[in-house]
Amino acid sequence: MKRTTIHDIARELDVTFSTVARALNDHPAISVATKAAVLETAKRLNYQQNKLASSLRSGRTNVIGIIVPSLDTSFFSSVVHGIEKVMTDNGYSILLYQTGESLSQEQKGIDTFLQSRVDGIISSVSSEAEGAGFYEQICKRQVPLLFFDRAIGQLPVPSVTINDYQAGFVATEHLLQQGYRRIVHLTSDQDLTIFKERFRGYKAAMKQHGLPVPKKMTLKGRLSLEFGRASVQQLLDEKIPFDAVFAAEDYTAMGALQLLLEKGIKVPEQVGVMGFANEAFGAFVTPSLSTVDQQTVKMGEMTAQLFLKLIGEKDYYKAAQEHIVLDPILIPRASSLPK
Amino acid sequence: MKRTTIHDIARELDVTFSTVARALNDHPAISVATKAAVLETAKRLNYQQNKLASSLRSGRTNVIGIIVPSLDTSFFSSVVHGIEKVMTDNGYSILLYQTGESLSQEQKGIDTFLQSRVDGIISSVSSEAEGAGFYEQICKRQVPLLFFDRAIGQLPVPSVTINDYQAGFVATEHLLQQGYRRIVHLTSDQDLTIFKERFRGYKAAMKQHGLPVPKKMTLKGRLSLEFGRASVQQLLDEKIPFDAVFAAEDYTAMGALQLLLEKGIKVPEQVGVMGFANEAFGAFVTPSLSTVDQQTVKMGEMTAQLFLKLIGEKDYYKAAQEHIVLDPILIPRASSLPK
DNA sequence: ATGAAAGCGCTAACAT
DNA sequence: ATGTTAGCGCTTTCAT
Repeated sequence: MKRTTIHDIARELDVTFSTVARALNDHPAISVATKAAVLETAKRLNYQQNKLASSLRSGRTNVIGIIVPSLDTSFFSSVVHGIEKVMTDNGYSILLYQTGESLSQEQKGIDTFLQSRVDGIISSVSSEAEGAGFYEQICKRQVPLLFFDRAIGQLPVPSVTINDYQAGFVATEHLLQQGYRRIVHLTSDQDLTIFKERFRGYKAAMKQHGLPVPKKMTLKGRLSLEFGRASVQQLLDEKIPFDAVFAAEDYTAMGALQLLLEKGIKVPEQVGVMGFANEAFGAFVTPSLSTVDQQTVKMGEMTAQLFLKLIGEKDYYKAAQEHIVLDPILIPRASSLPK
Repeated sequence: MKRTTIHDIARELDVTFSTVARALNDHPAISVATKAAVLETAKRLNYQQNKLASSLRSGRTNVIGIIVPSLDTSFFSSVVHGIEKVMTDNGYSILLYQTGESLSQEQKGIDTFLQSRVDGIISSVSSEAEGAGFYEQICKRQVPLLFFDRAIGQLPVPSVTINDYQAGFVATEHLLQQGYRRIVHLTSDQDLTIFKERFRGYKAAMKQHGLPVPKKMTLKGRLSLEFGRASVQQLLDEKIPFDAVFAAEDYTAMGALQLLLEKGIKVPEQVGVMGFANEAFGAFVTPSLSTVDQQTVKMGEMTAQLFLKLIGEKDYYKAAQEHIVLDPILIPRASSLPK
């Protein structure tokens, strides 16, 4: 079953295919009658434009590629949700690629996107240090690129992120306000700016209150429920005194919370707990988990909007570098409110 | 900056572009020396194949389209995660489209996919009744189609689903085993088979124990925390006696659980609670929430694998209709274990 | 082992 | 207002 083309429609109506093409593209110089006839025939023959042909010829695909570490994470799936909604409303299609935090996958995804001639790439990188090389390729080819959440700083690429420094700061400041003093920080062993910034915010808040941050008060690992549990266990084993835990991610905070309760330590009375990311479960657990909201859907929407705005300019890479930084929102809940 | 094409490579090496094309496609009749030279030059000139051109000519895009109601749901994002992983490993790219449960969006997504000449469409439909029309179009065009989770029964299309009837049955049976008798069911007002099947399973289990299912024991609404709370409130207001709540979705169960606890009703001692979907929070709340796991990632992987298998056959729609039905996994937790 | 040529289905510049 | 023409960058058949 051959597919209907503009030639088939042209034959039916005894006009040339270029008239049909113009009619379908609502060209001003085509008579109303012809347009109507073409539209009717197109519908009757179930015509569907071949975007491959039109993109090949025109040089525009109206497709953008999105690269994320994994969709199996509420953060990324939520941001992608936001991006997709806005981009679709503006006539774009979305090619999706997951890297699983693997550099070789990231390279493959970029190659695929480039070969598919996407009109742009929106990415949250796996590793800022090592990924710079192939993202530079994208810039060299003048393909519009935009980072969200995780950006490569040394590249002249616009980005939408949240202020992780401020997030770390306000989270810690909140704990300090509540009277906690010996605050432990649980963070990632991944070399990513987002975690370093949260850590920096934590240290700044501590310093501002004249409090020390001994090495033993910061534990690094693969963020997870297990890591949270293991960390608290370790602190207890080593008899390191602490009265609050600020984890760079909610599951880790949850693990810490679980172990504290299991050991009979009262939260928030004896130890306060603070997470990060505002996962759904935080509001439901007992005590409810204080956290920091990252405005995921909004981040996606802003990302798409910035992209659309920049792609509208004559030269994407000549336009002023824009870096949107969203404010984190502190969500104080029972786990850090002893009063 | 014009992009490198096979003509550029050909010119460099003083061969024709068809030799280059063959070399890049690893054609057997090309000498090893030529292949090596072509590959070297391609790399040196940063050649990236133009998939638009090759797809236009060959009739294959190696792209599949995925349609889901929304990515902002752990269920769908998790399934898409599974599909993407397998399809990418097999050389496919993924076009993603969210419908927001809107039929007009669904139609638009399908049109876009058809125009993009995807090699297949994998979909979880918004509305089984009303969507049949445009999905039939896909079949007529002989474009491979596969449903997951939500399928349109009257169409000759393969599918991967879970056994929702059995899921409803085992969930209810479990509650009955625990001694609960007056079991309320909270379900969706959406006209979807998945919910009707869970409901049917619930009724079958009740019947098997010789228990009645009065109309007042089944409440329908937009599944959500609020609906769960409102439902329990309503039951209490109307003084309808019940000793367990089985909700067709976890957030709804969570709402029910919250209100019960707020009213001083002991869970699981006085009332048992059972959810559906195994959302992350269920394991963390107090009491932990019993639920049914839908094997989301596995569903995605199976979906992709079935698709790959079927697309390998000569005639997709002539192949035996295959319907994979996954078993739900009962996850009993504290909210339904009174002993 | 390589070359020549046709054409996939469009867009767009240049006629008329 | 419509027709003519020339590609976009490949794949693929038929030659040599």
